[in-house]
Amino acid sequence: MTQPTIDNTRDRILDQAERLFAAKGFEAVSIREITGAAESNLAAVNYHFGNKMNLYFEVFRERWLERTRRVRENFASKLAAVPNPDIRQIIDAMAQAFLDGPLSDEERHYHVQLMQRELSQPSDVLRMVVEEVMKPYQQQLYGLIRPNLPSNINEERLRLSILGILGMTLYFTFAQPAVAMVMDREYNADFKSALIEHISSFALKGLNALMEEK
Amino acid sequence: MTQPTIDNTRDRILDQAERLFAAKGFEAVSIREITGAAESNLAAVNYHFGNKMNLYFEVFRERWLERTRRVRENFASKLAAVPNPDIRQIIDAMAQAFLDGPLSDEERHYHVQLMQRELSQPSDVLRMVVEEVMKPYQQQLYGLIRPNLPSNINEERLRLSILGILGMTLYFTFAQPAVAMVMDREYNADFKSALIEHISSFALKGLNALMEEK
DNA sequence: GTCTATAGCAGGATAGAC
DNA sequence: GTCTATCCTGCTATAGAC
Repeated sequence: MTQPTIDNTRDRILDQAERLFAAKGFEAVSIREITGAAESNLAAVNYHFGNKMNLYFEVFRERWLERTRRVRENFASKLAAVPNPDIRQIIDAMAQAFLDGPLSDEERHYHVQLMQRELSQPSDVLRMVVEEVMKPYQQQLYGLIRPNLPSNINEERLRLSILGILGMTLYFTFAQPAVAMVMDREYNADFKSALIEHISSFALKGLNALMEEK
Repeated sequence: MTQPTIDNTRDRILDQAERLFAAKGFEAVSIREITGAAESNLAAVNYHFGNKMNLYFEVFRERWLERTRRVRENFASKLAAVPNPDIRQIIDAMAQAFLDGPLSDEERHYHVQLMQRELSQPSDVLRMVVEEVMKPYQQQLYGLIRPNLPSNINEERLRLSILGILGMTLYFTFAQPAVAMVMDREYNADFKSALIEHISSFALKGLNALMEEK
């Protein structure tokens, strides 16, 4: 009894499309290149996804979003182990979930490259990214950190701080080649843990600053 | 007596090429689009720059680099007014030179978009950006900040801090559309000064952290 | 669901008149 | 230095056989 075979072609196309879109951007990648890398036929993209733009969209819907879910679950489970997490524990959990969590280095790289490309250009995909990921995540972090700070802090400054920390983390990931050149260091496991350590202690101090100002 | 006319066509092409490359990326822009916007002939790009790739390169050489020079001069002149600048003064001067210095909002936007596109992809242009701008600038900041810190700090952490501050600043600029959406605020002059204030105080605290850890 | 073949078009680049 | 005309390649997308 033959099971209906899982649609491998579609998956392979999504895999390769993600990799190539991340590396080169939407316009710089051709359907030929994707189907070539996926070892499928040229017409397969149009058969499975309708057109190139929709393939791009599906990369975000089916791969990118799913990945953020895994990161956030990892973050949640790290926090679940601590009853009333303080700021350091929250930041640590966040930095670790992202930089040393469920994603492979390769996945993280694709993930951030894709995000970075979208962030700078408003489109329907960006709207989805902002509404379904950035806003809820920022909201969650805000809710976690807020109780650890005095009641009279500047709320907007806290929200900016959260965004800035995410931005710095993003930057260190997408600008990897440049960072490695400037630091004159290989971007290996050692360097990565130095980064996590750095981001989390830098961010902690930055957040603490909110306590001192009025 | 007719002066040899300044080569306006070439300049107009550079202007438009920068604007379009920044907005859409290299591959997404056609020569036709550039020459159309520059109100010149289709063949002008090839006449003046040889080919499309070289036009892109010249945008960096003739426009982008020149702009970083202006920002750094602004930074230097701000610092020249202070004999022995402390960390806060250095960071303030840096944030202001970049976010509120010689560049118009439009110029800054192009500038950062172009840089961001390059940072994530190693190419000859990236090498130029790193060698001629990022390394020297990081070096200069290091030299300025270092004397304000105790002798036993972690040098690499200081260098990472400098990079991270630049990264955060970059992020707030290139991710402008997303940041505005998440913060639910218009990206106007008010917001920009809140950003400068934020980045500079956040960074100051982060740097001070270096003093406390061994 | 996979393939070939091809329509139809947009792109970079160049030749050559002016 | 500017223009028109054109070459040629490579692209997306689809029709239709299998």
